[in-house]
Amino acid sequence: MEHNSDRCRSHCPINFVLETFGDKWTLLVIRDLMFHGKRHYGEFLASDEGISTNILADRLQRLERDGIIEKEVDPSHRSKVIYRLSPKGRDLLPVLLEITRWSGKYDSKSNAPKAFLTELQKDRRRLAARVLATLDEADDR
Amino acid sequence: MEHNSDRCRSHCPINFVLETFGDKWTLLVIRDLMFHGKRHYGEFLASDEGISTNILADRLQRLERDGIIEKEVDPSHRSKVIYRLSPKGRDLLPVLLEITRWSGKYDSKSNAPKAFLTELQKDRRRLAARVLATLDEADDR
DNA sequence: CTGTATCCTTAGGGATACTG
DNA sequence: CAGTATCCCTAAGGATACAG
Repeated sequence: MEHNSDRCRSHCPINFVLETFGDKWTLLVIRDLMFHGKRHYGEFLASDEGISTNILADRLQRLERDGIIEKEVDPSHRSKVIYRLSPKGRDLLPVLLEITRWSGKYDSKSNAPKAFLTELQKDRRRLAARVLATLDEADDR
Repeated sequence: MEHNSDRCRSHCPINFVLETFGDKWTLLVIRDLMFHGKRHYGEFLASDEGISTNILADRLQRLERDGIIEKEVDPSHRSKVIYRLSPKGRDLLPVLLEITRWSGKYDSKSNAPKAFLTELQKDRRRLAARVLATLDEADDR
């Protein structure tokens, strides 16, 4: 799986993520997968920011193409699809955590749970481990 | 200085950074300030990705408005302007470092210096301290 | 050298109807 | 429920000329 194989403006690592996440929606899908336990199309659609269905479909396709998420048909209910983060996608966790830390510090209206921010500052590794454990657990079901 | 005071889609911390950096250009300016020692309009303009002058002017304004960069007229050469990161802007360093780590891992064509990536993995704090020291040094001049 | 101003094009995205 | 398909529109952005 080749990510961004062609047509990128440069080979700078910062630019690399911009080619994938440089829009207003993609990262929200990752957030929902990572922190909110969402797995189904309709759940993403229901997020606060109100993504529209065509945009969501497009982002899910791109993310799958770039190897960041994986798709699977729900074994119990057919006609339900499950999305989950690939290892490459899970490896974005430190990025999202640093973003959360920065926002928590400078956004006066942030709704991030205090406990989360405190632990983030105190013991980032432990927090990261717990988030990843949650994902593993969900996968086992 | 109030960042994103109105009109944000939600108060989620991930969404907060998207309101500021959710486009293809803003983060490149930060990168240039943080890692490439750029300080002048013309230097940003000359970056590999080829930002156009109206977009650059717009991004510089927004970043200043959001308290992420600061502007100053060059004391030696008048009619030269110096941009620098504010503390709030410098505090984005951990975010950029995690982005660099992730990209370095998954972008086969990344041009990030090997030494940088190795140190990033080995001793992130030391690396961060060095980058910040460079910024301080530049400020003293 | 540091921007503004203008013009123009395109891609991103909202709304909504529809399909398996 | 999980998407496609369409229509339409606006904002983002390229090119370029010009001004202080």
